[in-house]
Amino acid sequence: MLIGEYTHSIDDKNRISLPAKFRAEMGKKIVVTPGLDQCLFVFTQKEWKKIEEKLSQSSLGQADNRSFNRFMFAGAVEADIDSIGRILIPDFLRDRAGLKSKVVVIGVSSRLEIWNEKTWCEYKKVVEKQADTLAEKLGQVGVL
Amino acid sequence: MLIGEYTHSIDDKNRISLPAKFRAEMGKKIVVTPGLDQCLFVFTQKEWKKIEEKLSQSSLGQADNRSFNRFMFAGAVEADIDSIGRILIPDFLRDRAGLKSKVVVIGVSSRLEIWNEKTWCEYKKVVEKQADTLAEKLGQVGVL
DNA sequence: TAAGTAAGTGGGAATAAGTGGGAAGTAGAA
DNA sequence: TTCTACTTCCCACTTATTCCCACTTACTTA
Repeated sequence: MLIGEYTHSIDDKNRISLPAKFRAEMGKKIVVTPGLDQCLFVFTQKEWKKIEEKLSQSSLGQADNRSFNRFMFAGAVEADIDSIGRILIPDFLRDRAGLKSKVVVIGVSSRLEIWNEKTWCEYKKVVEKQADTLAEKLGQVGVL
Repeated sequence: MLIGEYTHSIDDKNRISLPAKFRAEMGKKIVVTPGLDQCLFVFTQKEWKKIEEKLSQSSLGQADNRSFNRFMFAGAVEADIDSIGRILIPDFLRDRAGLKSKVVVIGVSSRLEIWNEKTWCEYKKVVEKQADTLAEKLGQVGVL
């Protein structure tokens, strides 16, 4: 289970250190795709296969399915993790998520997400302000 | 059943002693997440697994599910309890709950909560003033 | 009340993680 | 074929984290 939030840097060569806590679970090869809400998704090979299956099952008839499939498949990149735990982000994905200098890597259950630090902070602020919604959802999950 | 209120300190290295009374019940590993009202929740691994399951059932499609999952998963951290009963709070969680020097650890049934001492005192004052309302609610629940 | 024990706090040393830079190898173009 | 540009791999430095030990305070028991 991938959880937690880590601030790292992306260097001149587009390298990002995967937080040490995530490395064991991610394995040696991963798949990076454009994500929803201005971030990148990072999947293990295993998880990606599941998604691939689901996507290919969705009917081609509907235009929005087609475009979503193109969005996920065309943007997906397989990346190696180097000997000291870094991954290389291609230019087009870096630009898509607007990554600059400081990035945040978060664990979200079965996937990682990579955010520009500023974008993440703003996103988080908005979510945290919705205390009513949060309380309601926490109730649904059985916490309160 | 976790009950009681203990004032401890958070040191320069973000360590908090878990009150001795709670240690047996919490086990060796715990999960800390952001809570409501400027506090942190602390769950046993068992409790967290329940939450995890419910969270991972929701689909990626809806934006509010995504944001709630990000809030919970990215905000959560698995922490070990060290050899003398302390836990380590990551910076981003310490800041979220505004923890400074003196913190209060309280038992709330199946979870713990960690508060900044001042915030807790003020919260308590407000709640105590609403004692009448509380009494009414307790009556509804069948306590009084 | 005094002594022994358990709990809480603080600090230091060893280890690991993150970042940056350089060298070697590869591919492409002139 | 040779030079250049780019990529990949490797090494080294710095910073952060973790583990361990010691001191003090509070509590318990004789």
